[in-house]
Amino acid sequence: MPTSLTYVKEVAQTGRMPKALPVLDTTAPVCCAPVASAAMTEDAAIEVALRLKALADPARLRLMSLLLTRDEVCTCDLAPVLGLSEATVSHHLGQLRRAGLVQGERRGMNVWYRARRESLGALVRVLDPDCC
Amino acid sequence: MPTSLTYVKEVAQTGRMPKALPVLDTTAPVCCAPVASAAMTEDAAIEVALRLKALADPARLRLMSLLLTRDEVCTCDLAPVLGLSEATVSHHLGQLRRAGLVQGERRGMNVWYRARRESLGALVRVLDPDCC
DNA sequence: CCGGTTGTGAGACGTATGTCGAAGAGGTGC
DNA sequence: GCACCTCTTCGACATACGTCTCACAACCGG
Repeated sequence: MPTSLTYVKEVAQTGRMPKALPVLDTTAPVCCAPVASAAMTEDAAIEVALRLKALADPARLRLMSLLLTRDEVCTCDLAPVLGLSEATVSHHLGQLRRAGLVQGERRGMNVWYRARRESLGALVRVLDPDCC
Repeated sequence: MPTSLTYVKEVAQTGRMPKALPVLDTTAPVCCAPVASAAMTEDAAIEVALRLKALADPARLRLMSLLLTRDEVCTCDLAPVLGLSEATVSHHLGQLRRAGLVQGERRGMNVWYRARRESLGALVRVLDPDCC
């Protein structure tokens, strides 16, 4: 995952965090040692933080919850439930999609989203203090 | 947890999220139904999101990881490891402390921090898609 | 009491985030 | 082709966040 390295380098050079979300592929389930197993490296931390940021918002948590309980949901149904504009919901779904936590598929005029349980599961396993 | 309700009300009235972190006690381990068990309510989502936000930062993940692996660490040792100023590390530890994920105890001139595994465990259980 | 050390708080600064309305892209059906 | 519907992208705006420096609080050793 080369982009991660350039990000780390940028941090080292400027001494600051640049943009919050470095542009790197986070669609695959996170894969690194559990947080409690050993001191985390900088880029492992970034890998996990990117996915956590995607989840750390009430609207997105509710979206994930809806998708997890309902198997497949059309975007148009979500905005009313959350009380947000369609644009905002689309924005949140995009965040979740880029984090690999959901996937959407266009069928006709609608886009159907479903949760990627394995991605959420991988994230949870990394964070579990009792795992490994 | 009364503050949570006022927050929800404010959201309902203004139609917007106010400050990202409503002032409410998050030091106790999160306690709500698993995200996959049923559609999450607004304030359950806020409860979880507050704790996730506290975790969703590379520096804080590394701090948690260090504390989880080393049982007890003095603040002064952390800044060099993370390559951040002491003030910044203190800021991050404060975030984690307010989220109930760590606890600090002053002994002499130093403050010793330790991870609260049960809080992280509770958070992980809520998020686990395979739980319940 | 006073200098020295460690940790937190306050203020400032640049950037990211969440939200919306409006415009565009993708698709249907006539 | 054209009107229409659904979803995403764009631009703008207010606010939150991460970082620093500097100042203060807590504590020790004389």
